[in-house]
Amino acid sequence: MMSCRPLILDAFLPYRLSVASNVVSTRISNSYRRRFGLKVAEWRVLAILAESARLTPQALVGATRMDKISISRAATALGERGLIAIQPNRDDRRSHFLALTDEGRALYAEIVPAALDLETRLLDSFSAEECAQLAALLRRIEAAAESEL
Amino acid sequence: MMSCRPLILDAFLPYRLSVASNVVSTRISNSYRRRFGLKVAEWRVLAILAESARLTPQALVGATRMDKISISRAATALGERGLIAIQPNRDDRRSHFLALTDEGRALYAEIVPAALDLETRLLDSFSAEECAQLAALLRRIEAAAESEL
DNA sequence: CGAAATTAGTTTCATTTGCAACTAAACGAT
DNA sequence: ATCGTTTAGTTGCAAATGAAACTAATTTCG
Repeated sequence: MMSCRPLILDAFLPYRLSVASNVVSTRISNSYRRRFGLKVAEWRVLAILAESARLTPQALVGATRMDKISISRAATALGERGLIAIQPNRDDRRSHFLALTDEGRALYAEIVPAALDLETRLLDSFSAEECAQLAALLRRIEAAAESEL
Repeated sequence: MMSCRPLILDAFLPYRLSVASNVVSTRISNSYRRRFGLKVAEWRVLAILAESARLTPQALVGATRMDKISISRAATALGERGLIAIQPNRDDRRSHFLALTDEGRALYAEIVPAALDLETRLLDSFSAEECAQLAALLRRIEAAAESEL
């Protein structure tokens, strides 16, 4: 026993993935918070709502991979800042729709260039092909981690 | 304005990275906790100590990219379970050495196959080349995120 | 129909995390 | 040596997170 393959933490994929993600998301979250007063969860909800006219919290859960508690809290925060508005849902009164206000749309428009710029700087040294590769590999890892028991 | 490039959250690299990392690390952390009663931070400290006879908390910070508070707490938890022992550091009495006990070593030996197995299952559909590519791309992202302001 | 089970969303509470203050030892300059 | 500064590590407190309980509306099915 124990003379299987050695485990080098530094070369262990889950570790590498976690470290890379932490470094990136710390940087991003500082930037969003400092410049726009948003947490990452709030930014995500904003971004998804900007893509789709209006959505229920439930639909946001599906679109963002965040849990419903985080969605609820992010929506509350965005609502208090007047960035999103709540519309009643006549088909199911347990629920409601969330949609960007003009203000929310304006803030979003302000953030997009900054976000894209940040992504560009992160991927500075990457060719278009490498970017595509990375995205594809990440999606596969994600799928694998989700599917296996 | 605003007609720069559209931003699709789903294709935004920081988002993809974060989602992939969260899915993987949730799975792993459940598995470690359930099977061995360890949190990820504790597992990392255990793994690094298994690679290097003994280390100061300071050295662990360098080796794991965790901050000193997390190291301190992980070490306390491992110490209470008798998995690591504290040795005085005569050269600098503010500090001390941490080293695995026999028990710690035994637990580590038990975890390694499980960890490697998990990594293997995660990378099941990846060729050796793709694995290497992914690791390399992650390291580059990490470096880029660290270096830029 | 109407009681039981399900689903949407929020709230409460316990745990986890992260920053800032703290203690103690070492360094460095006079 | 002695005083100010820096460094190692821990702790205390406040904010963030997550699980489970809760409310309210909806569906299911006897």
